Amino acid sequence: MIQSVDRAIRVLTALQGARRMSLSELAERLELPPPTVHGIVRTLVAHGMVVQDRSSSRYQLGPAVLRLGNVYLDTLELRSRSMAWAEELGRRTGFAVRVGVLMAEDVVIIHHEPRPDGSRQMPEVGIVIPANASALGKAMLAFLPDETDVLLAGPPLRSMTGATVADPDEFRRQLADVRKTGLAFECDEAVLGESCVAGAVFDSTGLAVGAVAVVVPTTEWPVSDAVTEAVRTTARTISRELGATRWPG
Amino acid sequence: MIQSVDRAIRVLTALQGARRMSLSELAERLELPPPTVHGIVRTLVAHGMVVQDRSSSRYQLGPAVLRLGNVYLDTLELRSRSMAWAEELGRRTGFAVRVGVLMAEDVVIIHHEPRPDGSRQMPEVGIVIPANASALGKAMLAFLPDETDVLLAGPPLRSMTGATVADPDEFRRQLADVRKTGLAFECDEAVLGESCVAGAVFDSTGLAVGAVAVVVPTTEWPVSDAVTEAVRTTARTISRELGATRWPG
DNA sequence: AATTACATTCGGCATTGTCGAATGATGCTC
DNA sequence: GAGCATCATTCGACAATGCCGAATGTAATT
Repeated sequence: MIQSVDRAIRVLTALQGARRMSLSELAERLELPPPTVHGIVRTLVAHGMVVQDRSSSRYQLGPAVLRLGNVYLDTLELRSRSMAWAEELGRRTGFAVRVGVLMAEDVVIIHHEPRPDGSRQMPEVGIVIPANASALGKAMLAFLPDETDVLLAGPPLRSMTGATVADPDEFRRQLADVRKTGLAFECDEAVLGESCVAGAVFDSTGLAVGAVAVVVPTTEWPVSDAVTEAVRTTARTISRELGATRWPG
Repeated sequence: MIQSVDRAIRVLTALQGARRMSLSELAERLELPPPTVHGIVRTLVAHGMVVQDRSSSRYQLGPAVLRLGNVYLDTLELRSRSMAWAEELGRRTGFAVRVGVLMAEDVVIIHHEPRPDGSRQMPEVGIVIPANASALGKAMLAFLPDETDVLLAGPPLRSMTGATVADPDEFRRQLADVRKTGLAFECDEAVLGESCVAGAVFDSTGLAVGAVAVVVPTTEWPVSDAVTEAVRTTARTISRELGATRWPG
C-alpha cells in the first residue's frame, strides 16, 4: 500500500464525509501535519479532484470526481444490462427499482428507476446504504464466495433504525434463507417507512455481482407473491444476460 | 506535486479513457515500469476506486468513484440552487436544460433537466464537453478572471464538428459578445443537430461559477427572443440566489 | 495597530517508494 | 499433455522522494 496514495484517498474520503474542510481540519482528521496534507491536497487540486473555495479557502470535492463516477457507470456491464429490465420491473409492480453493487460493507446504488406514478423523485444513483441493513446488501452478502461473514467478524452490525437486524445469529439465518430462495427482504431496516425485496444477480463466474430490488412503502408491506415473483424473474433474467448458468432455487 | 499521488490520478484518468486495461497496458500508457503501476493500482483497489475483474484480471474503475461523484453533487450549492429554476426553464421553453461547471478546458454537466415532452432521455450528469465547443463553456470562459485565453494560448481549439469555431480571433470576438450580453450560443459545434443558448451564473465574489443552457434541436434554430430571455432571466435569478450583486448587460 | 489563526513555502533528513530481477500464474501451441 | 510465452505479482537494495519542523506570508478579529 503506497503511503501517499493511501493518504490522498483518505483526504477524498474525509471530504466525502464533511463536505467542506479547512486544511487544518483535514490535518487533524487524518492525524498528519498540515504541510503534509497540503502537499497531497495541492496535487488533488491540480487534477480537479478537489477545489478550493477562494473566499473561505476551504477545500471540497471537485468536478473531476463526477466525471470519474459517470465513466464508472458507463463501464459497468451490469448497469447496461439491467436498465431495460429494471424499467419493466417498475412498470409491472408500480414500485421504484434499485440496482446496486457491493463495496466493502456497503451497497452503492448504480441504477434507480423512479416509481412509475410520475411523482418527482430524487435520483438515488451513487448513494450508499449499509449492506447489513438493506435487502440489496443481504442478497449479495449471502453469496460471497469466501464464506464471508466479514461483517459479523468485525464490529457489531451498524444499526440504522430500530428494525435493523442486530443479532449476528439472526443475521446468519436470514442469509441462509437468501441462499435457498435467492431473494432477500428488508422492512424498515435502513429507512423507516421503506421496505424492499431484492434478488441477487450473478455473472458467468457464478459470483453475485449485484442485486436488484423493488422499493415498497411499508404501508403496502408485505407485498403480493406476484411482486416477489417479478423480482425473482428480473434477477434471474439479468443474470442470464450476464452469462450466469445457474440461479438459486 | 506529489509524484505518487499524481501517478495514481493518471491511472484513474487512463481507466477513464479506456474503460478496462491490463496492468501492462496501463504501464505502457503511463510510461512506467509495471511493478510501479502495480503498487499504485493495489492501493486504489484497496479503497474500491478501482476493481480488478477476476476472470480477465484487467482493471477498471470501482464503485468508490461513483460515491465520490454523488457527494460532490450534494456539496455543490450551484446545483441545489439551480434545480428548481432549471425545471421552470424547461417547462417554459419546452427544451432540455443543462447546468455545467468549468473543469480545466472542459465543461462538466452537473444537472440535466430532460425535455418535458416525456420522451425517454439518458441522464447527462457527469458528461464532459470541450469548453470551446459549447455555449456553456463560452459563457464561463468569457468571464474568467485572469483575462484568460488559456485555451487560446495552448494547442489549437479542439474541433468536434465542422461547425466548431477554430479561429482564435473569431473565438475572442464571440467571448467579447458574451461579456456584453451574458449569453453564449452554440449551433452544431459540439454535436450535430444540437444547438444551445447559455447564460453565465455568478456567485457573491463576482466569478462565473457555472452556466445554464437550453438544448435545442438545430431544426428549431434560431430560437425565439422569448427563449433567450428566459435563459437570461434564469441565469440572473440563480446568480442572485448565490449572492451575486451584478449581472452583465 | 496588534494579535491570532491559518494557509503556504522551504529545505535537510530519513523514510518511502521505485524499479530491476525473480517468481508465480495462466493460457496457448505443437 | 509437456513446453513455451505472456502477463501479473512479489522481493529487496538503493537513492530519490516526499515528510514535516520551522519560517514566512496572508487575512480576519479585537
